[in-house]
Amino acid sequence: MSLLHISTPKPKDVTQKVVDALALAIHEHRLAPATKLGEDEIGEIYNVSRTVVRAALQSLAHIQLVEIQRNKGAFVASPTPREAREVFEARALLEPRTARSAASRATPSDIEILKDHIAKEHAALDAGDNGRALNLSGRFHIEIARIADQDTIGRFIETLIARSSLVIALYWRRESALCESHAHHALVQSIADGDEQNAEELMRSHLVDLNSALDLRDRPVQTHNLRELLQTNDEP
Amino acid sequence: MSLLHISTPKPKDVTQKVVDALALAIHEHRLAPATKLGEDEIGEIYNVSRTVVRAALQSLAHIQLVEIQRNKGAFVASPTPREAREVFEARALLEPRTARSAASRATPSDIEILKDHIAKEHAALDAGDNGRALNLSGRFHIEIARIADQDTIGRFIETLIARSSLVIALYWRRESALCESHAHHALVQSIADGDEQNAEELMRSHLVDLNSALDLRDRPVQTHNLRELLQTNDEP
DNA sequence: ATATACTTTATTGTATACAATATTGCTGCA
DNA sequence: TGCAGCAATATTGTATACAATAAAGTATAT
Repeated sequence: MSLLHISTPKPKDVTQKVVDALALAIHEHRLAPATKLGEDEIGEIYNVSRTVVRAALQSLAHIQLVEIQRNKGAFVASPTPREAREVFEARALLEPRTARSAASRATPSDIEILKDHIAKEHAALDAGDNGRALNLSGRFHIEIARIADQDTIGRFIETLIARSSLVIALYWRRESALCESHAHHALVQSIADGDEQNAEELMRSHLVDLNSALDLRDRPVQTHNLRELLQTNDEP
Repeated sequence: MSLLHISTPKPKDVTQKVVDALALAIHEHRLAPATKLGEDEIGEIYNVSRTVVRAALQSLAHIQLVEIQRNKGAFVASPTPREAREVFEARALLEPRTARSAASRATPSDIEILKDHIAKEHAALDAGDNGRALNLSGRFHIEIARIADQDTIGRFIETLIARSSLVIALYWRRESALCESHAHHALVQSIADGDEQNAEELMRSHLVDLNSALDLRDRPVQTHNLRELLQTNDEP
């Protein structure tokens, strides 16, 4: 038996591919909140059966990127203002600590990766590809969690950042256009310096900034939700 | 059309029933870590098709109560000492804040519910039903998150408590037999008093106590994992 | 003309059938 | 006896078929 197999040609996990594709589309705001995700439709797009589409949708539902209504189907999630607030509250609770931990553990190669992220984010912004920039910005935060080497909390942060993308799609305030590459740069610097206190504080204020760029006042609900909202929603 | 239908006889969600049944069995330590969960087997037990069993298992995999290995099947999760430590670190990060919030919001009926939980827990302990007692103890914590009215963080806590059950199954130190109803009682008191500071502090120390009752030294891995551990696990 | 009941269509929920992979047992040979 | 390779079996991954439910459309009666 050869122990020296260099690469596996096909580790194919079809479901995961569909999950990734859909998640990316949502993150990049190509799929708007409340968009219906029909099983047959998606199956045709990716040439897979409904079985795997359903598995993918359930996966996305678990991280609350989509909402599944029984006998109705799956829709891109549409966080309420309350949910939006909760998402950022949770981030404010988890991420500063994570940034601190990252500052205490980051290796030079980690710093490279972070700087690389920022560079790509800049490039995307310059190219006018806001969707990609937003996605990269989120992945920057996930990368910090990875560096912090806390898998459990890292997973939570991943889901929060995923949902943040939806929150931004719904509640981002036009006026506050300027993005966050500035804050990210300073954050990387403090992590590179191993300045735990500063990293934690910068992350905290960064999240406050992000939060204050949202307008969480109520807004009209999406079309297909109207029906549910207009009839009493008691579940006996 | 009658608007006065009193009750829906069958809102049946079969998958969720299987999820709940399996989760309960794991929580109550009837299913030990690393137990193989064959799809046909479970399907026969609950008289459902593999389709719904698979959905249920994937659901449980998402909250890391089971681990799914491709082409191998699903197994009750078996947290490593590292994962165990992370679970309690995350709880220490989230739950004190949640207890504080609960103290600021709890209504008299909330307090009743908490006291009820403690009573049931006591009863289960007296009856020698440790599994049920453990489950109730976990639900006590979940109840506090519910009172805190933070759904997002509450979900995180739910998954952490679920995994805690596995951690306890694997790493609980026999010597430290005395359980936690004492701590829970004091906690309820501070929440009832609206003493936020005290609630937060009691929760913190309660979690420290729990953590110190674990023995997180390495232990031999379960049989069916041996194969994976003895061969290099690189995934190209 | 509108509303209501019924019919038709589309979509999801579940079960089953088939394909791919892993595991197990056997046979033969050293 | 012990190991290698092949055959048989079992289990999971995926696709399809059927059932149940919801949505949409149509006709009829008031």
